[in-house]
Amino acid sequence: MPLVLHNTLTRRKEVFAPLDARRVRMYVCGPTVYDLPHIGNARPVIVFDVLYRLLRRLYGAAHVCYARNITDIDDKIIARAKETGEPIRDLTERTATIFHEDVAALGTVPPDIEPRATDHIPQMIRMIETLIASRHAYIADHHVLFAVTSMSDYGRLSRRSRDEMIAGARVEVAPYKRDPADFVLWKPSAPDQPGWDSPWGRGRPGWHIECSAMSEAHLGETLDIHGGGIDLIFPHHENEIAQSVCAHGGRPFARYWLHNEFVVVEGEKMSKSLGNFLTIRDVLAEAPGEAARYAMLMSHYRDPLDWTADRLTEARRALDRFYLALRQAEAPVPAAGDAPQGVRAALEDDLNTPLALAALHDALGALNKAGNTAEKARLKAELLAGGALLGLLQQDPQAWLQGGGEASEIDALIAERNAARRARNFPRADDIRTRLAMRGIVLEDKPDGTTDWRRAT
RNA sequence: GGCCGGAUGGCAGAGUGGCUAUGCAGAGGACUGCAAAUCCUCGUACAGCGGUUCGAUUCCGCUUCCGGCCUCCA
Repeated sequence: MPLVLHNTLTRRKEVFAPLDARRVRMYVCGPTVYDLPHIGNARPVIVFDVLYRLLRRLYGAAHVCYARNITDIDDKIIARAKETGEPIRDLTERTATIFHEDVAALGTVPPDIEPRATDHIPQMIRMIETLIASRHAYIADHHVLFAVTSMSDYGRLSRRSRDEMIAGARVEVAPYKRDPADFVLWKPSAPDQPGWDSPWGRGRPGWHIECSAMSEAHLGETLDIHGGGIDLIFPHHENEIAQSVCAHGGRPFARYWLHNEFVVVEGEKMSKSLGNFLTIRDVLAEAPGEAARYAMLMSHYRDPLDWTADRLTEARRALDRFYLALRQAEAPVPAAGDAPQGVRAALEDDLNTPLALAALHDALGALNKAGNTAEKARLKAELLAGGALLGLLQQDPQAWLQGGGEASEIDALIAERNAARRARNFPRADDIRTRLAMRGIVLEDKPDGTTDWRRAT
């Protein structure tokens, strides 16, 4: 089965064929580091992590190059630093570190490259110079602006005509723009703002140019896949296309555009004013990162997702079941199994993760029903390989089921209870079990007389 | 106002022009000292109204409702 992906450019599923199967190139818009990453930020990180895992499986890990940028110069960053008094560099470094910790907890593989905007100012300046030279950009009032009318099919990705953009605009148009739809490539910096010397004076880049320059620097002129949240289609991705295509003599920028839908929380859009702004840290305080990841994968990436407490609990329960089966199947694991066919087929059909999870449940049922140890070993390996493709089930089952801590005390109580059971003192045995249950510990007596335990969910 | 999405059983969530996933919750059974876990069985759902069709939840149109973008935003 070929890999099929939904391309925003055509609004259709298309068979994916990379330009060069020995170097599959994917670029995803990463965070602007000025605040704690929220659950909405987690969605593209997880979704494109699954795609990255799948591409590596299909083309070989050495033949996929995934870049996810960090925007560490931006007006929001400047504003935040000014507000709190924290130096900009401290703010961006601190926030980037938190981002890395959070997404690692969500079980994501780090991208091959994580370019930072401030490390690519010369490339941005060069690209802007090229655009000016080819008359796609102009200088006005110390700004450099992209001339939207210089590009005939501007608006193709978002399917918006220039007239529509202007008609819908709710912000005042800066007087120095030749056309209301023109956007900034470079803007001047006040003395108290960060800035770099450029042919147009001391200033800083506009947001859109960063991604164009960084993707060119690391992945070349034409990408296979460009991903991001659906809200970035316009204007960010539209403008990236304009910059890159015009700077590259009309050659295409990205061949497949993938966009994930939004996350709402308990049925409402996240916003600071509503007080339902849910950070990844908030979620990690409630449940393990793997549960959050599972909860995210329960919906298809192109469908809106309602993040609720129930969803997180359901994800946890589902993982309990998987890890229970994995703990029970102590059979030795063969070196490497292949993911269940159903899991692969689902993912290859435009990353249908809910269907892939259903296929993983099928594999779970098969493992639970398996008779002999050889079959158990094979099915366990298959289940683990399927989990690996989704970034799930990779931890030690005991670690998942028992969490950290106090095992020795629980073991002592279990030993006491089993002694009571052997003596057929069931009231005493049940009393111990009840006391453990009140502490959130669930016991499971095995046929051989020993007892396993886990945390209740 | 313009442009996009979406509406599936108690909940979550796939999918399909006729054979109606999967998980959770619920009911019954097997197993167990009793449980837990596991296994077996059970629910016949696709917003409404038209149309196309031998047949539509699936295709088309309209209506209603929900959400997003058009401004920083994943």
